[in-house]
Amino acid sequence: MGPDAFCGQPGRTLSGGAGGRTGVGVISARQLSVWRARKAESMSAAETKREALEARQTMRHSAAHVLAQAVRDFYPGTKLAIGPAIEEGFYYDLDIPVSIKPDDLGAIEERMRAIAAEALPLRREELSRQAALELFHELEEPFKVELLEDMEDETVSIYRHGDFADLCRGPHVEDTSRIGSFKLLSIAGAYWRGDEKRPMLQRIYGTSFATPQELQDFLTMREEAEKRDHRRLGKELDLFSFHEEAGAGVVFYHPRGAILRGIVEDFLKEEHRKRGYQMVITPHLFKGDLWNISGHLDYYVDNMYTLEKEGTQYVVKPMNCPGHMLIYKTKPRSYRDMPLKYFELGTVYRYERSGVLHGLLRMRGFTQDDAHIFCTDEQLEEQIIECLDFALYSLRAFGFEEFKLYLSTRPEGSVGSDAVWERSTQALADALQHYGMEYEVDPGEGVFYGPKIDVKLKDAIGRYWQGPTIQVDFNMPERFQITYAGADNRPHQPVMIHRVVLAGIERFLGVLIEHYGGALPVWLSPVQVMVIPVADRHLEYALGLKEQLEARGIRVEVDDDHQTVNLKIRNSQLQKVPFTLVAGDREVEGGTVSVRLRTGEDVRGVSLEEFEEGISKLVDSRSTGLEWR
RNA sequence: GCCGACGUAGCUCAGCUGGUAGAGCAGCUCACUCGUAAUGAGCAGGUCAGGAGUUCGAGUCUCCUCGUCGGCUCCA
Repeated sequence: MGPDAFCGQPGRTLSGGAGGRTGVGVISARQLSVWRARKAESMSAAETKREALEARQTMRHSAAHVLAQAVRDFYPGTKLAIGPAIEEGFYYDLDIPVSIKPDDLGAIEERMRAIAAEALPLRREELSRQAALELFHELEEPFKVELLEDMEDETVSIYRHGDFADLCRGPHVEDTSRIGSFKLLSIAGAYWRGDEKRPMLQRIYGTSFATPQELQDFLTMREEAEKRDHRRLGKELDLFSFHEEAGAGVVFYHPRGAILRGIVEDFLKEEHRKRGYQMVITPHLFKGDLWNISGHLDYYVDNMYTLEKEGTQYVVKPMNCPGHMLIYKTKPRSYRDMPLKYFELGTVYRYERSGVLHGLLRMRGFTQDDAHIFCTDEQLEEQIIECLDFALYSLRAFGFEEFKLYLSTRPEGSVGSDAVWERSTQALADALQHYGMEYEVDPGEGVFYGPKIDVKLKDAIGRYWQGPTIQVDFNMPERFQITYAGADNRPHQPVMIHRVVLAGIERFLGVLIEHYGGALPVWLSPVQVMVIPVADRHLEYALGLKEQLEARGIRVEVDDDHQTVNLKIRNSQLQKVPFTLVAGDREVEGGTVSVRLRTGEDVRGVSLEEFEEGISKLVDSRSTGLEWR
């Protein structure tokens, strides 16, 4: 955690997607004093970069002050809440008498430029908390007063420039001209102190960089991210669609999307089988009682789809575990059966509040690659390690290379005894230790029935997405009273691990699409080869190529439109088909193909055998590249 | 759910202060049979998300519902 935010409230990144959030920490007074002390010392080269980052944060934080002043100049009566620097810029939360529109940002920006041009010095003042209270009371800044009331420090600091004063720890730039090349980006609502029961404020997001070039690069980067948006690509590549008539949060896979999903599912089935999992299938709808036993009803009724028939409550399954429990209980189990691993591609439905839905990344209906491992206490750690290994192996197979691991501990209001929580958390920590990867602890972020390990994966443009999760659960075996016969011929209670590998298939596909910007690796491409006959007389040859390639398991289409070669090539490229084969007189004559890659590169006069071998190798190795030769 | 914006042809979008809809691409038809990112011409295509209201008159104004987007909150 670094000095990312200064005004005493946690910041959030300007996220590149719902799953892309990274919490940005709050700096404590203690950390700040360390920071100040260190500033005085001579710095190692390694710290120079960090120092530059801090300078940027300072600049952005000052920009936030200037923003607040600009807004207040336009809308007198605006109350200040908080305005920290965040990973990608800054924001200020304001209570503005009118609601501002995106079109107003330009004018506010102009006003900020005017303030910057004045180069007003930012002056730090230290005063007693009491004096500050009086000051902000007088300034009619209720949010600042509330912040002060909750502070414990005897002395606090304020920063002034011109007639603007803000409660703030700082540090700041020397004067308002030093807030860099900035741009206001968006307006959003934000609850005061992140509490949905408190007033909704207006948050203005902006960003700022030391040079105009850096700002431009940032904006270009945002456009790039927009081009990768899986919702846009899903439409353009004809993979899936959403329908107002069907309701929000559920997806319809088109033929090409279904091929992609099928490939992912085949991968999962095969890998689970290899690792000793047994596939099971459970119904989508069953009695509510089961959810009482599992405890889910208590915690998640509001998020479950329930219905009633003949006086009985039914629930559309939001989880797969109770179903697997029932299967476990169908016969006596022995320690010799352990670990027992049930795997299901289980489609679940959870009611999510309308505002949180986001393409494939946050849905109401989705399919998990869910498994439940029943094992003995002794087997727990090795099973967790195996899960971690499986998860990372799979993500790597799909081309992800960097991960972050998190260990989430006991949350408020959870079930089970301290001893059990202690034991499960320790098992996860030990496994992580043993696996030898660094991880962070997320205090209180565990599930109600147990602690968990979360894996986040980094995509091609540096964003992190929520991926696999591994949860230890001593609680559900207890609630369902499942046992196995030990070597001592006495009943024992198994431990249960809930885990997903790619997690939600839909979400994973969304991440995959964004990671590759739609240009999927050959093995995942719904159409791997597009054959383009130059003229009608080449159609027969083209169909022959298709047949031969299909015999090798390659997915091929022939573009027989009566169109120019150029147009058909263009279409194939836009569809991001990895290989386009153009077939004309020369190819027919020599029995060859000419291969064009979606990168634009092309090679002519290749024998079909050579191409077949090349592409097969790429598929078999799950290569992310197109080096077929 | 909350704050704000938005919803016009399959797609991307235009349509000023209200006067019963327009382009490009896609589609269809015809001609062209073409060599590595758009051949040309013609045709067809919309109850302006849905509903209610104001008005002589609503794509344009008001309200409700559905959906989408940016955030907040939430995510077993």
